[in-house]
Amino acid sequence: MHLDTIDATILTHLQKEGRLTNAELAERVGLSPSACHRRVRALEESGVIQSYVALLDADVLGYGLTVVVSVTLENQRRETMERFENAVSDVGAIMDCFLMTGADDYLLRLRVKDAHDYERVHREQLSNLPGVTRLVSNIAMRKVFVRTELPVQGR
Amino acid sequence: MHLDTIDATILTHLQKEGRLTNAELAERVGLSPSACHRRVRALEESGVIQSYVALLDADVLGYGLTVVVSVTLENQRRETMERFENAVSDVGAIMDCFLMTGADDYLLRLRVKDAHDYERVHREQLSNLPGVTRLVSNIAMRKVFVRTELPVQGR
DNA sequence: GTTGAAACGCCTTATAC
DNA sequence: GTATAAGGCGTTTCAAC
Repeated sequence: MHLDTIDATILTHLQKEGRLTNAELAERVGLSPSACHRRVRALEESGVIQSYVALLDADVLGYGLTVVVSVTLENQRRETMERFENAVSDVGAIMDCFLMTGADDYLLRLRVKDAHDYERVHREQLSNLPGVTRLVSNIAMRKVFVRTELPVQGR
Repeated sequence: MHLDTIDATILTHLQKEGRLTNAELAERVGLSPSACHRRVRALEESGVIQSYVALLDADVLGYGLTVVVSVTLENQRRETMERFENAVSDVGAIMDCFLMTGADDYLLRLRVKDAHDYERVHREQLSNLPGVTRLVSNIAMRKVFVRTELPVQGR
């Protein structure tokens, strides 16, 4: 993937303001609207720009609690892992899931309303996940920050 | 925060397609364009909709490796924590940072290019963070999934 | 307080240079 | 990369429920 400085500037702006008009974006990066539009479309088609989304405030919506869960499976057979991975994506509270190196098999990050809500999710959904031997929950006391932008550098 | 079913539907759509035109959105939720527009603006002003952003593909950009780092501070004095938190937000590779309950003090999630890049970030940035006694790095072998949408329910 | 309709101005998009 | 033209959209204001 070859990005020049102008591409990087475009991405930096769109990562902060995804609804920038092409005219405004063109002015900020010092390009004509049509030239800017062509670059943006190329970035979209190459997959660098995956999608445009609205970010909601989890705290305002009442999903103020983050829980990180370490998962140990009963074994590391491919079938066990596949069954687990298929089931895990159906739990809406899980924001992300990684297959880890080290002591634990998977690491989940969940968004829930409060401790009581987490107890419910744990009981109704997590404890039913197939192939799981052990779940270790770590509750976040406070979100220091969460970033969605990636650092982009062009040349 | 009172959301009815239509608000929830609007949010669900905008979380997937943040650049939907108001006309298109209105049609999908079964409202007139002006009514829909008013609701969206209210959701923006109440802070439920935080921002609109472009999501970039970390893998395409070469940031394919996720590392989760557990941090232990030398003590839990407020001053120590504040100095750490201020410094941690300057490290661009850190995607999020939580103050945790349990054995570890902070949990960081990083995006880097590869193991070599992580070694550099660790040496140049993480090991210089103030007040840190211990850093335990856990490398993700594979991203199973990452979600940005929150579950929204109206009534 | 909420909805539907119309007019204006601006943006997006495509074509040509 | 720039310039131009056509179609579409958001915005605003109005009246009606």
